[in-house]
Amino acid sequence: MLKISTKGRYALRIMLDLAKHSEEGPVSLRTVAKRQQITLKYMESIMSLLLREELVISTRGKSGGYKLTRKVEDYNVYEILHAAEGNLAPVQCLAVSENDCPLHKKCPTLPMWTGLEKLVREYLQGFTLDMLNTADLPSPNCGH
Amino acid sequence: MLKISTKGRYALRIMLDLAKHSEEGPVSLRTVAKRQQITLKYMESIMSLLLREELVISTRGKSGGYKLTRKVEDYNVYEILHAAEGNLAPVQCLAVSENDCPLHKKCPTLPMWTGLEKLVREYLQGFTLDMLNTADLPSPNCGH
DNA sequence: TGATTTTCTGGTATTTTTATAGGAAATCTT
DNA sequence: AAGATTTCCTATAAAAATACCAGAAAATCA
Repeated sequence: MLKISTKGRYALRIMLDLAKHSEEGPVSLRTVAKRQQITLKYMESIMSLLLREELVISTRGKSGGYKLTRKVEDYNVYEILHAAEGNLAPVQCLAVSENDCPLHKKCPTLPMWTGLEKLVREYLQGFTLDMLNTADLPSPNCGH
Repeated sequence: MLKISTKGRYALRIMLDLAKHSEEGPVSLRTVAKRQQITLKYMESIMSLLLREELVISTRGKSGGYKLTRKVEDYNVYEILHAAEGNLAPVQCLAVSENDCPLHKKCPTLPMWTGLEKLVREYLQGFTLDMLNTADLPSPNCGH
């Protein structure tokens, strides 16, 4: 139903938290979990997705944790949600790499969906992490 | 994941089919089901949603069926999807009638979600049934 | 009266989402 | 070297959403 799942919303909150606290060394998930009220185990599974896309870098062991790989102004919301949730296309046949729908050339709604995907993508790409963090949320926040 | 469910896509296809064929009297679901390759029973449950919002009108009995209540140019895609899928807000706290999130005034992402909802809504409101039908799809179509 | 079609109730199967559990591997600190 | 901490990996379970089916009642027309 055009919903963002918790996985995506949590990923965004985690990234915002890291952006706030990762200047002086890696941040452990345990401290993020406390601030954000997300269970440690669920966060771990989300981190693997962010790690795979190289949005964060990790160091194991004591006093280890996660750090951002770029400057906060170089992340946009779209790529974070995309990393966490996979493809954001509103209908399936936009998501597949090769358009295997045999009737896509005559499909009356395809241009509409294509336009919607573009609209959403470009809108979310317009928000960077530091833009959001200037709003200065109290942690933990409401779940967005 | 920002997906439109089959319920919404089917509702749109059904409305497009009705728009095409309902000039000369009511259209039975059986004929729509044949053309659109959707099971009769699933369509019935979708029709009850469209009926509740008075997007269509029904007549029972022999040679009964469904008809549009308005002219084709007076339907937009948003209201059809909304009727079929319920609220299209990307995050839950936009969907509730009264904003019960205690921190919504300090939530750093809320304005972004509000803007996204508005963007999507206005985009989909810009498409009317007759705009889509001029593309003249072969029925059944690909599933969009 | 009989045929057809919507409508209603309720149920089931499948998939996706969300979350948890346990332990292995790596790294730091002492 | 030992212990503590933290990421990482695999598996599983609970919950919710989605998709679909069955059967019968009600309405309508011929």
